[in-house]
Amino acid sequence: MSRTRNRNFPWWHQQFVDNGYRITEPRQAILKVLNKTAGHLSVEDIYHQVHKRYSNIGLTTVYRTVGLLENMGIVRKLDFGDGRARYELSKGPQAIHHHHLICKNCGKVIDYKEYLDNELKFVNKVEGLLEKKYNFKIDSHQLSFYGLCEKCK
Amino acid sequence: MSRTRNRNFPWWHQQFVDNGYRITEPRQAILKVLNKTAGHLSVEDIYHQVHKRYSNIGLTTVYRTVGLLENMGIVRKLDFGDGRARYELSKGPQAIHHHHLICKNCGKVIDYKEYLDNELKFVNKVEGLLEKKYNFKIDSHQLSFYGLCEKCK
DNA sequence: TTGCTTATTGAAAATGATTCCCATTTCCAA
DNA sequence: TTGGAAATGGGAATCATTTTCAATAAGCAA
Ligand SMILES: [Mn+2]
Ligand SMILES: [Mn+2]
Ligand SMILES: [Zn+2]
Ligand SMILES: [Zn+2]
Repeated sequence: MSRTRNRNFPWWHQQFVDNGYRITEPRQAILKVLNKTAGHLSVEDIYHQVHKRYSNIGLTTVYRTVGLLENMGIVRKLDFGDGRARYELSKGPQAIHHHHLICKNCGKVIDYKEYLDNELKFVNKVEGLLEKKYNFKIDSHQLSFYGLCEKCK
Repeated sequence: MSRTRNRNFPWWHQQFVDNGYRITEPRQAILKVLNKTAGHLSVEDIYHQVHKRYSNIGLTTVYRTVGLLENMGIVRKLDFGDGRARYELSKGPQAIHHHHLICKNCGKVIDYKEYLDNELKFVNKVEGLLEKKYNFKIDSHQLSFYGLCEKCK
C-alpha cells in the first residue's frame, strides 16, 4: 500500500483547481449537500443541512459559496417568487436537464423532462439565430410554464 | 355635443370592473406609465415616472398596484438578478409576445421575437403534454437565454 | 346629487433576505 | 514547514418589499 493520497476526487474538484479556488471544508460540505439533496434549496436549506455536521460553518459562507458555484456554472439560481433564491445543480452526475412547471397559486414546482429531443432541436435553432443576430455567446437557457396545479385550479 | 361621459375606456378598464376593483387615480396613472414606457420597469422606475405628475402617489401604492396587475395577468414580473423585481405589460395593444436574452456579466437584456411560429408549435405541444400528465391548467410560459453579450464576451 | 360603506391609499415602521466589514483562520505553493 | 493571499464567520448594514393603521375617496343606493 502506498501512502499516495486518494485521487478519487469529486467531479467538481478539477474545476476548482482550474479556477484557482481553494478546496475548503465549507465548500466541500456545501457541495456534498447539493449533490445529496434533491430539489430546489434555499440558502437557508443548505445552511441547515450543512449545519448538522459542521455547526461552525456560517450562513455568510453559504451565500458566498453558492454565488461562487453559480459563476462557475455548477449551480443554477432560480426564482420561484417566494422571496428567496433557490439553487439546483446544473452540472455533475446528478444534474439532469429539465424545466419547471409552477403553480401560481400555491407555488408548487414540478421538474419535467418531457420533449427533450424536440426541445433540443428548437432551442438549438433559436440559440444559433440569436447568437448571430445579437452577437451573444449563449451558454444556457431556462423555460418555465406557469398555471394552476391540480389542487388549485 | 352631449354631456355623455367618454366611453372610450382604456383596454384594461373592463377587467377592473369585472373583478370589482375600483378605478382610482393612482391605478390609472400607473397603467398609463406602463403603457407609455417601454422596457422592464422596476417599482421605483414606475414610482418616479408617476411622481412627475402625481407627486402624492406613494411607493407602497405602486407596489400594491403592480401586484394586483400581476394577479390580473396584465403585467408580468421578471427577475433579471439585479435584486429588484421588474415588470412589463403582458396584455394590451403594446404587449408583444417575446422572450429574453440576458448577459450574465453586465445584465443587458434583449427582447427578442424570433422564431415565433416554431416556438408556438413547440410550446403548444409541451403545454398539452404537461397539462395532461400533471393535471395543470397552464396559462403562460417564459423562456430565457443566458450568455455573454457582444461587449462582455 | 348626497351619503354610506368599504376598498384604497400613504407614511412610517417592520421585516427579512442578502451583502458588507474586518479580525481571524486556513489553504497551499514554494 | 511557512508566508501570504484567500476564505471564513459573526455581527452590523443594506435595501427591497410588506405590514400597520388612520385618513381618504370610489361607487352604489337612495
Ligand atoms: Mn428543477
Ligand atoms: Mn421583455
Ligand atoms: Zn397549486
Ligand atoms: Zn454584457
